[in-house]
Amino acid sequence: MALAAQYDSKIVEEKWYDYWMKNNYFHSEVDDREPYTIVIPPPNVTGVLHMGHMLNNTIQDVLIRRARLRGYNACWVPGTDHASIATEAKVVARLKEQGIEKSDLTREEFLKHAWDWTEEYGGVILEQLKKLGASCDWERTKFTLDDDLYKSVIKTFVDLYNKGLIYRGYRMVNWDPEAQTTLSDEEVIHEEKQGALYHIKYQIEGSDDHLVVATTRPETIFGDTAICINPEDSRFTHLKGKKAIVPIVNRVIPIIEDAYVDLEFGTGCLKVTPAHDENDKVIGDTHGLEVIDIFDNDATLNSFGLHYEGKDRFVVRKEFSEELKEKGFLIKTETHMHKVGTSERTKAVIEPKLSDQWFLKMEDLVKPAIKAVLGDDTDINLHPKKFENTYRHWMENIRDWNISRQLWWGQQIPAYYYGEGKEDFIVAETKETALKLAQQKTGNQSLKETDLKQDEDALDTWFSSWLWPMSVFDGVNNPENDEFKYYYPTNDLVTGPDILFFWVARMIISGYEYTGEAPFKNVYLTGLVRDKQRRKMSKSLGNSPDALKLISDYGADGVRVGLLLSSAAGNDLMFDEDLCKQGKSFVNKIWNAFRLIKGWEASVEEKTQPEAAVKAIAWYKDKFQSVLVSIDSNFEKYRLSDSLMSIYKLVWDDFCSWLLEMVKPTYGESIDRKTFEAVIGLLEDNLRLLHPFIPFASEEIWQNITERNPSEALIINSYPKQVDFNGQLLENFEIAKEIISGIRTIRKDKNISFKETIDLQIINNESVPTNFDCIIEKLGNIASLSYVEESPEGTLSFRVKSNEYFVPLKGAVNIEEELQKLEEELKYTEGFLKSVSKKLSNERFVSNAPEQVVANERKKMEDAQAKIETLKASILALS
RNA sequence: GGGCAAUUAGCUCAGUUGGUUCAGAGCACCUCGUUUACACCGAGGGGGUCGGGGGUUCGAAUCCCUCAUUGCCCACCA
Repeated sequence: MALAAQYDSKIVEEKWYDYWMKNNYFHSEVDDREPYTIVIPPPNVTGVLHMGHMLNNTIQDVLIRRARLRGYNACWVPGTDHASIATEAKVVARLKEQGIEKSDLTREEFLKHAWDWTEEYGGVILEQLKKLGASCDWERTKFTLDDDLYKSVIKTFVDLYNKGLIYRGYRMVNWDPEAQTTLSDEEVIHEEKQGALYHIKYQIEGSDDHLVVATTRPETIFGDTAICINPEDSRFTHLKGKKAIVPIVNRVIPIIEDAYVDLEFGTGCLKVTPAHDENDKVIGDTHGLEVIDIFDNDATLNSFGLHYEGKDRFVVRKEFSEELKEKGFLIKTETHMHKVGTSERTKAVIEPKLSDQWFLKMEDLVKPAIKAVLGDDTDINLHPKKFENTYRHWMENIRDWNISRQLWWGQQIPAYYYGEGKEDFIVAETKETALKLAQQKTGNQSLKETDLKQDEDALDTWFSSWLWPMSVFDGVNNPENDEFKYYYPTNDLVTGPDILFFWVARMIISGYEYTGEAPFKNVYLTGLVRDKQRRKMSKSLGNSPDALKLISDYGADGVRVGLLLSSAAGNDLMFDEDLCKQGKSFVNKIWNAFRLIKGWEASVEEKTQPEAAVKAIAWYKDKFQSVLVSIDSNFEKYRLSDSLMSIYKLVWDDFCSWLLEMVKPTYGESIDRKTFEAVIGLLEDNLRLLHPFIPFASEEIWQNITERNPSEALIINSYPKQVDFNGQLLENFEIAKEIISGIRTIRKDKNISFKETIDLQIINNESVPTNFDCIIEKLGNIASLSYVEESPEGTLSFRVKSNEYFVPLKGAVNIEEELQKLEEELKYTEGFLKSVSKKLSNERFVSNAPEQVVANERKKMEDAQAKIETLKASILALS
C-alpha cells in the first residue's frame, strides 16, 4: 500500500492511543525498577482544557515518556480537583436558572446536585488530555473528594488541631459577598482602581465647629465609632478629649489619639470603622471601641444603614454621598487611585469582615519548607531559579491560613458543637469519637449523637490539594503502604507560577510535616500562555484558541511541538498558531523522510555499499551522538524547548537534508542492503529521541518500519545511550559542507542546473583529509575531482580557509567579475589580519591574556596570512 | 510603597566562569528552483554599533554604577 504524501494525524492518533491503552503501557505497578513519578496538578473537575493545561501537560508527558524510555518505572497520576468555590458557584448558578435557591435546599440536597453536576461534566477535561496524548496511569485517577482523600483531609485536620496548630478565632477575614464565603489572603487579588476620596464634615459635639475626614468609603460612616487623630498633630490639639457627631446618623463618637494616623495623608483626621477595616479594628481594640457591623452577608446594608437598609454597598456609596452633599456635609471629592482587594474567583470586591473562622498556624510549619528550597544543597529545585526569591519572601512573611469556607462543596470541618459556648466543641474524625470525647469533656454521659452539631463550614480546596502527592498513594491514611513508600517522594512537579503559594509551597509544608521529606525534587514552573500581543489568554477577550480544534487542525504532535518550541521554563509563552503549523510541518517532514526510505525497500538486491554511504553513515552516527549530549544536558536543566530545537535541527537538517541526500541511490536504481539497514537503524534512533515530543507520529512510523509485537512498541522501547564519538570527523565534515555550499553558490550564480555535471580542482594548502571527497562529488554532481598545485585558467573559484577550489567553466567566466570578487575578499581578510596583529602587538594583551587565548589569536593571524597569499596568487594568475 | 526579573536581527528567544567556533538559532523576509520523500519542499541570501549613558579591564552582550522602559510578586495607609 502506498503511503500518503501528507501525514494524517486524525486516524493515527486515535489508533495508537487505543493501542497504548489496550496494552496497558501507561499503567505502573511497584517493581524493582527505579520509579519516576509525577502527580498531575489536578484541574478543576468541571473545567475544560485551555492552553495553560495543554502546555503544562505536554511538558509532563514529555518528561514521563522520556523517563519510561530510559527504563524508569514511570507513573503519572491523573485526577481532578473539586474546586470548592468555583464549582459551588457554578452549581448555584445552574440551580438559579432552574428557579432553585441554594438557601431553599438542605446541605444533602445541595450536595446531590453538586455530585450530579460533577458526574455530568467531571472528567471531560481528562478525556481531552487523552487527545493530547497524555500517558497518564488512568487506573490511578483520583478526585479530591474521593472517600480516601476526604478521609486524609479530615485526619490531617484533626491531627493539626490536636497539635495546637489549628485554632478557631474571631478575626478580620476577607469576605467575598458574592460567593458569601471567606477567602484566604492568597485568594485576594489587589487591583489598582480609580476611586474617590470624599472629604466629609463631622460636627464637634457642643460647638459649631467641625472637623473633616477623608474617606474612600463613605457608606461605612454608618459603622463609625470614633475619629482618630495623631497625638503629635498640632493642628488638632483643640479636638483632644472632644466628641464628634456622625453626620445623618447623629451618633456621638469619641475623638481619640493614635500614632497610626499619618499626618500627611488626607485631612489628618481618620474615621474609625472597626467592623470593616483591619487597621480600624486594631485601633478599635486598643481603644476599646464599639464594633458596628453594618453589612449583611451579601454586602447590602443592614438596619444600621437606616433608610439605606437592603441596598448594596456601592449603591449606597453613590446615594449616600449625594445626600451628604445636599445636606452640606460633603465638602469635596478628589479622584484617588488605590488598590482594592477582589476575589480571585468571583472578582467581587472583598469586604473585610469580623467572624469566627478556622485558622492554621503557619509560623513553625514553614520552617523546614524554607530550608528545603533555599540555599545550596537543597531537597527541592525550582526551575527557573528566580522563583526562589518570591518563594522566600512569601514564606518568611507568611500569615495564618484561614482554612474555613462558608461552602458546602468540600470536606466538612470535623468540629462538633455540643453547646453554645465558644469552647463547646470537639474536633474528631468521626461523630462517634466526638461523642465519646464530648462525654468525657463535659462529664455528661447522657449526651447523645443528636446533641452534637457538626460545623457547617467546609475546608478550603487547597487544604485538600496540599496533600495531593501523598493522598493519591493513600500515604496520609496509611503511610506504611508499599505504593506510597515506592512512589513518594515524586520526582518532578510541573505547574504555573500563579499557584506557587496556593499549592506548591503548601505541598512542601505538608510533605515535611507528614513524611519529613520533600514531596518532589524538581518544580518546573511554566509561563503563562499569552497571545501574540502579549495579552493573557482569557474567555472574555476571546483570544484563547479552542484546544481541541487546534489538535484537530494540527494534530496533537503538531500542537505539542508548537507549544514547546518557544517556552522556556518560567517565561511566558507568546502563543501563535503558526507555531503549531511549524510543528505540523515538522511531523510531515519526518513522515516523508520515512516514506523515502520505505520506498527504497522494494528494490533491495545484492549490491556493494557505495563509499559515500559508508562515510555518510559514519558521520551521522557521530553527529547524532554529539547532539544527544546537548539534548540530554538540556533536559537535565529542564530546558525542554532547547532539547526539542536540537532534535528538530538534527532530524530536519542533518538527517533529511544531508544524510538522506548522501545515501540516496541514483534515480531508478536500488539501494544496497547494508546502507538500507543502517539508515533504518538511524531512523529508529531518531524516533526514540522524538517519541516524548511527538508520540503519535513516532509510534506510527516505528510500527510501519516493520511488523512489531506489543512488547516492541516504541513507547516502551529504549532511549539512545551516549557513546564516545569522533569530533574530528565532524569537523572535517563541516569543511566538506562548506565546499558543497561553495559549489552550489557557483551553480546558482551562473545558472548551472544541478543536472549538469561540473569539474572541481583543488589546491589543498590546508592538507584537508580527502575522505569526504566522494560526498562532495555526489552532492556537488562533480564529474571529476582532482588536486592541482597551481591556479588553473578559465575557472570560477572559491576558498575555504586557505584552500582553493576551482570550477572550470570556459564560457561563463568573467575575468573582471572574478578579479573584483577576489579583491573584495582580499581587502576583508587584510582588514581582519590588521586587527588581529594589532591585538597581538599589544604587549599587555600578550602578557595578561591566558596562553590559550593568545595562541588562538596567533592561529587566526596565520590563517589570515595564508589566505592572503592564496588570494594574491589568484589575482596574479588572473590579471 | 517594598522586592525580583527582563531589555540582543521584523518576531520569539539562546548566549554557561569576561577571550577559540561571539554577535547566534528558529520563524518571518528576499532570490532562484515544479531534481523522481516532502511546496507542510530544496538551494542560496540580506538583516542587530546586544535599551541609553558612564566606569573597571589588554579585552565587555557578559562585571560595576546610573537612567529609561516593561513585566511579575508582595504590602493594612484612610
